[in-house]
Amino acid sequence: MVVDALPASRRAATGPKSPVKVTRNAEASRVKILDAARIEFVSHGLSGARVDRIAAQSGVNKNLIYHYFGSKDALYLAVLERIYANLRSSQHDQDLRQLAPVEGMKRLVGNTFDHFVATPDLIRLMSVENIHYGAHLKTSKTVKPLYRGLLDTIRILLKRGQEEGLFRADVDPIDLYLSISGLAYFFLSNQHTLSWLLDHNLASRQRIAKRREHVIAMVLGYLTQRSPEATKAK
Amino acid sequence: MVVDALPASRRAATGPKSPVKVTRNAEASRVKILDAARIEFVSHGLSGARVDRIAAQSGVNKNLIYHYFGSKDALYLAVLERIYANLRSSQHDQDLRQLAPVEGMKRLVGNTFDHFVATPDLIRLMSVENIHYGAHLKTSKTVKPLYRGLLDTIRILLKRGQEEGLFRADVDPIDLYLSISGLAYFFLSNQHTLSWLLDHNLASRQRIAKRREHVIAMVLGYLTQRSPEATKAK
Amino acid sequence: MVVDALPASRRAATGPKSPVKVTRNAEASRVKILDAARIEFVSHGLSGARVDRIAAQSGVNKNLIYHYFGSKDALYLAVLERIYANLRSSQHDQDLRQLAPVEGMKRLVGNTFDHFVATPDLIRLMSVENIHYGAHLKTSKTVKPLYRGLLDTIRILLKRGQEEGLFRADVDPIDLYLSISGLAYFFLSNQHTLSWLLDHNLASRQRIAKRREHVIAMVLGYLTQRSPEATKAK
Amino acid sequence: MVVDALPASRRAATGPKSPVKVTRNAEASRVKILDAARIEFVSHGLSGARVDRIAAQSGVNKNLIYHYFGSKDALYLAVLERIYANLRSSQHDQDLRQLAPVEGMKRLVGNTFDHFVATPDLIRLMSVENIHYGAHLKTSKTVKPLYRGLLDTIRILLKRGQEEGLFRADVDPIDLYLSISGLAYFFLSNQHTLSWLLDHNLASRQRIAKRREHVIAMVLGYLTQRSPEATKAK
DNA sequence: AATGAATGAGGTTTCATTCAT
DNA sequence: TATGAATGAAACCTCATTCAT
Repeated sequence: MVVDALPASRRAATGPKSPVKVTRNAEASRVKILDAARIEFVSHGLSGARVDRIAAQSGVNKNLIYHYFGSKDALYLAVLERIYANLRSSQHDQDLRQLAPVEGMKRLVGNTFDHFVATPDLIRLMSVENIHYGAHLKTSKTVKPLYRGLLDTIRILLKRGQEEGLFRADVDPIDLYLSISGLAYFFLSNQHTLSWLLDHNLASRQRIAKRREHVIAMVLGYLTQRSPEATKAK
Repeated sequence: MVVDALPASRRAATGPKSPVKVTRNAEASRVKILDAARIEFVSHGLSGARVDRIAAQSGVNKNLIYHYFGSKDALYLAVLERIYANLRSSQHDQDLRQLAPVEGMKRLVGNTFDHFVATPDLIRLMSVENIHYGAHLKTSKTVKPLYRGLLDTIRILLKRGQEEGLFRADVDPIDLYLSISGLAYFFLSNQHTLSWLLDHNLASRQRIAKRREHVIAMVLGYLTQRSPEATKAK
Repeated sequence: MVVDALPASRRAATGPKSPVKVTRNAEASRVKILDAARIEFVSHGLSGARVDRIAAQSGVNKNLIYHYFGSKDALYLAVLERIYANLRSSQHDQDLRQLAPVEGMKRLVGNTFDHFVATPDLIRLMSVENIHYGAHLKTSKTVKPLYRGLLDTIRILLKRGQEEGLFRADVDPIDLYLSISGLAYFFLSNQHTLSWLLDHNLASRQRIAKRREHVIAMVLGYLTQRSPEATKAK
Repeated sequence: MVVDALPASRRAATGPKSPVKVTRNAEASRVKILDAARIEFVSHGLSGARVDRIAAQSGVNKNLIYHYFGSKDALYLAVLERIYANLRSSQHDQDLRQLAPVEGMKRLVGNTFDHFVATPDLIRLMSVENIHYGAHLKTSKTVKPLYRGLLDTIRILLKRGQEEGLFRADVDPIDLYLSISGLAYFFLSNQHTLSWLLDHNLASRQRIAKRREHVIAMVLGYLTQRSPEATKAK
């Protein structure tokens, strides 16, 4: 295997949220395992991840991982659910619904972009999961509900913008969501190959900031266009 | 491992297993191996791929794989180089340079989208390679040169469109390229998780066609916008 | 491979295979592995040794070998270090330093001879290691220090013998050491080919005893010679 | 595997000796194979030798090796027989029989030493063969007869020296032969480990010359000793 | 709750050898 | 005589997982 190029600065402290009657220590072990597992799955994918390394990194006995999570796959799913939960919880899109449409949409695009930038693990896990045809996510019961809200916010802003004559009329909210995400996602998820292929460092702070502007401009440019006929495909 | 969800439509080509026709033809064997390897790497990623399965699928002795390619990693790189070469050779962007800017750009976006749709393996391998930080691609000597031409085509069309007053002036060609690709890529690469999360089948023919329109509309909407000030971020 | 001619008297210790008593004792497992490995490396050399056979012979799981030793080469080195340590620890040369020079030297030669005879594995491993240009031994940190003492003993006895006018004056202690060892070593290390080539069984108890006398006689004959001029080469 | 330390200057030109009706080319191929095989077996031992490398080094097709020699083991035996034949043919011991006993014996010891030094491959193959318990040599029909002559020469010189009162009476010719060989052999066969263990380079020209003197002195010192009682073991 | 010891299945790779021409 | 293509068995090593305490 060729690579092992993950930034050394990992192992964050994710706050506990243990419910009632669990030994403090047990919950701490769970969290340590999850943190190490996230790093491992993010760095090496699902098949490339090693339970041994997760045990070593988290400082717990390997058996404890099986005690708590049952299997490598189940641990992976736990990591996946956790990171998706963070995604939604930090999107704060509810607050945007009352803003002016253009401003609200700019914020929405910017927030999405920023969250992707701030959480590279999320993008990598999304890639990993799609490499596996989404098979694990589909067994999750916690993730799906989270997606309602975001689309609703998009719909609300879109509708208001259209009513006020600011946005074009033929916009599909799902396509809009996919574009908002996709414009950021590809740039980030494929930065390693793209930087090399294009001879252009896409990872620098300035380059990322520039991309942010571009994405917002593209989404808003599209939405606020007056004469859509001109841009009809073919 | 939870799943093994590769489309059933793969195995066909090589024919049944028992009366394996020994080939005695080096080039043919190489190609059979490469074909089987592509399927395997695409279906399972690099770490998840099994040389045994590649040997079985291609109908050659396992050792022949090592004889021709040296290692699993080197075989993976060969597959990667091959699919990138196909990408560029089918982009036909040279032909677009002489079209009218709007028309040429529409075609460019459409072609890119179509090639991604027609070659799902390409997108998956790109994801796989980025999961590995692009480490293998960076060792390739054949892939990088392919990328010159495409960007040049974008630059040419962009410049002409700007000179004719059709396109906005502040467009970075690299950002434009990333957007053209990203709008298609995310929709396709993440279709498995997205279809499920959004309760919306993104894999159907019609849905894909609709996405194609949207992507073209978005890129052209952005390019042809008259008053960019209105869409400046924040 | 033509032959597999290892003395049948090896297998005994570990007992029968079927009802393998799982050990649950790390140190005991290590030792069982080392014992089996020694037999294997001694019988087949480094390249010819098989990890599978070592696992079977020692009654442990193959993986445990890698868990404890890391690789076949590292296991080989561990075996090598162990047998060299035994060599020195059993040479008891410190005790000889206070004997009369002739008597001490006779004992030293005899002891060396006896240890070689008692530990045929040592000679075979020395040969194996030299076939590999001593590459493994040179990575050892434990073996080299063992060699100090023996040479010192030789130097001490030699000096006393020379001062007392018993030994000739022109003796290089390193050459003397090499001769003491070489006279026994060749006879033992090459006994298989020599017995056959000379039509003369060199492996019998009596023959070995006779050789022992000869070696002592040769070393002492050389040391105690009065007129070395007569024997100057050419 | 750790090492690959063979001197680069190999591939000697061994003169052809083809009998009658064989294509020149065929015999040349045989010789090229044997030369490459010798280097390979000498460098890596029997188990460590690779047929592929022999084919590559000799520049012939791998299959030809099997065509001519049948198997790796048979090829090894051919190499072994060839080098043993060289040993005896170059010993020229017949000429020594008529010399004065002391002088003849000095020459015999020196010749043996020189031949070992000049043919390191011989020593290594002897070691290799003994690692394998001499199993291959024992199947040879050509080697054994070669050994008659040398022992006869030793017997003749020894007897004459004893009759003239120059040599001690209790010398076993086989032990004498073993000592003459062993004093040189160990020094050379184990030079890699010994040089390192003793912190003393045994491979230099001067060191080898010094050893040669020592070996002659030791053999002659032993043979010419007047009062063997003093050196009786124990 | 937690651990050190151990395992079995299977992974990639190697290698002597044979096939077909 | 000579070769390029291909093979099967087995080599070393890895890895998720379980045992026994």
